[in-house]
Amino acid sequence: VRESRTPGRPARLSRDAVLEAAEAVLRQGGDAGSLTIRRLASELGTSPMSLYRHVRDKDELLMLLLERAWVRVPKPKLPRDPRKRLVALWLFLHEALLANAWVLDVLIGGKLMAPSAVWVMEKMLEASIAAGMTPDEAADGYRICWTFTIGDLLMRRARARDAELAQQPPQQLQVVTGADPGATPLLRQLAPRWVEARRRNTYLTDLPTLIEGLLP
Amino acid sequence: VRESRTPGRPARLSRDAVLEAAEAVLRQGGDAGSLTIRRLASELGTSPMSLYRHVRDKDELLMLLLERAWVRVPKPKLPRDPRKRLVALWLFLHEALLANAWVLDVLIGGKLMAPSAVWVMEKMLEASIAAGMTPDEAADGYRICWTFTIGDLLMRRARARDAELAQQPPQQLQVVTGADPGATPLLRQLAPRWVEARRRNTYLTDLPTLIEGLLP
DNA sequence: ACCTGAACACCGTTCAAGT
DNA sequence: ACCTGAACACCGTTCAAGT
Repeated sequence: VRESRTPGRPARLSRDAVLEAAEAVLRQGGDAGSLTIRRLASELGTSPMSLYRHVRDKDELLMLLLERAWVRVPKPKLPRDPRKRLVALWLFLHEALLANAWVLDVLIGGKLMAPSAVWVMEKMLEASIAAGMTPDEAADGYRICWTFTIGDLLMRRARARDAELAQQPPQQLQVVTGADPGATPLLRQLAPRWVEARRRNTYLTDLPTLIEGLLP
Repeated sequence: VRESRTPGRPARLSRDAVLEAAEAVLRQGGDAGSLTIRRLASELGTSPMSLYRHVRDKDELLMLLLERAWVRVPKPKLPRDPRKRLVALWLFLHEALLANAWVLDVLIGGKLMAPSAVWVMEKMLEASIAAGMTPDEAADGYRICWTFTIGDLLMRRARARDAELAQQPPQQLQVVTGADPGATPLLRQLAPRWVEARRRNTYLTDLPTLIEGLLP
């Protein structure tokens, strides 16, 4: 898929044009499922196959989009205190991923990260060590937080879907509150807290709790 | 989708037969993507549409399968010490989910849990409180661990796919090791640990670390 | 060199008809 | 009552052909 520019026919499409159109689709569509090769082609007024001249396949398209989305995210101002800095970095990353919800689908599909995301990793490791962790602890801590963050995004979307297509109380809560009360007193006692947690961005409190526990 | 049994034609199919065939497909297929209505029908020697008499749609099919899979998992022997018990419960749950890899797809799709999974929740909350947490802390801790567990399963599968279709060093590592060494010294320093972590079941060490940090 | 149409091998699901 | 075939509205992608 080389971009050769030699006589023949003037190129109507370009890789950039394809990517921009894809971004437009994603902006209105929401999740990555709404971006299909065929939809994109029709948006561009061409045949599906013309896209394959500018992009190897759908996987590559998504990877390129991930990269572009990430580059556009403005880097945040960071606090001096290393503990606060570490928390701030994770909240920043979480918010960036949340703003581009479709990214989760790319991550799920096996593309684990964008090349330009390395600086956040580096800064997180640096802050962890400055806060008193050994390098190995920092590496483990990073993995734990990243895993937690991905999990949070996943649960969040699952909940959003659940709420979307069902007016009735969501399935998860039905299970919790519908359980045999004698057998599960704690579940029953904590049901209100579960309900409340669904309305809140729990990441904002959970991530600090998590990090507090990991730091010495 | 009521199972009425009145004269007419003898039923060749039953809900149970459908579910059993689906389980057979999943046992050999791996992830939930391999279970399609059409595939299942051909395995049963019928038309795709005949399944819809026994199951509302594919979502309901997956939910029923999730329930059945969970019921079959044998309950583990649990240690007396509450801290150890809490860890054991999570390792148990993680392993059960790992053994039925396709379950992740159901969870991703928005079905957040099976009704019969409540007893594990209850036991976890109980162990958390016995280990010194307040009920509210126990609820938050449960959420954090569950989110982490889901994230772990997701990352695990993403890595498996990455390794499967590419002999070359996986994309994630390429990114980490290929980064500008001057800009990211810590990343570079910790690269070996990343490589090593990919070969290990990191959940076995990460989850205890996580819980240790959450407990008072 | 660049674009296209037809086709392949799939999906889940609806609808009207067959036995 | 139970099952089916044809059809609808989709996918990503290959292949041979058109300009």
